[in-house]
Amino acid sequence: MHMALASCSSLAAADAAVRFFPASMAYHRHPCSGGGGLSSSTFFGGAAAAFPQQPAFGPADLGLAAPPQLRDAFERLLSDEGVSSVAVPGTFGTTPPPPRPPRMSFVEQVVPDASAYAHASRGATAVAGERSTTRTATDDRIAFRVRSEEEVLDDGYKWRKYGKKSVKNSPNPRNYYRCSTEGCNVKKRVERDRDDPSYVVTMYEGVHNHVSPGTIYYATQDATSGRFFVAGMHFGPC
DNA sequence: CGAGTTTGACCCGCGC
DNA sequence: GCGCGGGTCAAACTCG
Repeated sequence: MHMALASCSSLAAADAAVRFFPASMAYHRHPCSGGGGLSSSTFFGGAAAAFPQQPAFGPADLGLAAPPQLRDAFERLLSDEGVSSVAVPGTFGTTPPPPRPPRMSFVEQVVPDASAYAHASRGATAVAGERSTTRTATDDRIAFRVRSEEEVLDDGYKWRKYGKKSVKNSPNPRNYYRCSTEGCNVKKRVERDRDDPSYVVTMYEGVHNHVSPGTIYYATQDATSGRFFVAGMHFGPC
């Protein structure tokens, strides 16, 4: 049983594997926008903690139930050997992926608890930014640091900037983005690291209620558990 | 002309 | 209660 969840044409499975993450968890640039870079293994734990509500497709599913080909793609992507021209045999066909720009970044820290984010931040408002919700400070929130020349990392989702603010004790402004998909309330805050401007500190808040606009996910249901897991993905043109 | 960005003003929570 | 600081709003602006 396969379900196509969104439409787009094919691309590298490696890209697919990376861009699989829901709330923008992949940190190499899509070929259409240039750049590259990836995460560490702790990344998965952080992602799982940050997206507990992911119903059928999530990092946990990928790590535990994804087919070997997909896991292999992740292994390659996560290794320090870089990600250029990753060819993943099997499920995803034989078309070689397009040349990938130089590896750009890696995640140094994944912080499910946003309170660890933004060392300059002070007080609950600074961290949570909650005015009208009753969520706890750690719900659906994840922060991490990525070395990147680009401030905004392409994660497959479409973001709309709604604010920019200079932060106390930091020479770098903080930018505020909202997922531009209608009905999706996911937000992210992006700022350069105060101590090392070559790093970008990103904090995601919320869970996307839709899949990445440029991705097809093929889901397979496990007969025993009834859970869905990712069996394959494709990407379309930008 | 529509979509996205910029930016100053405003709102709200927290600490003193 | 007041001031500070972060987060959001919304009008003006830019760009394709």
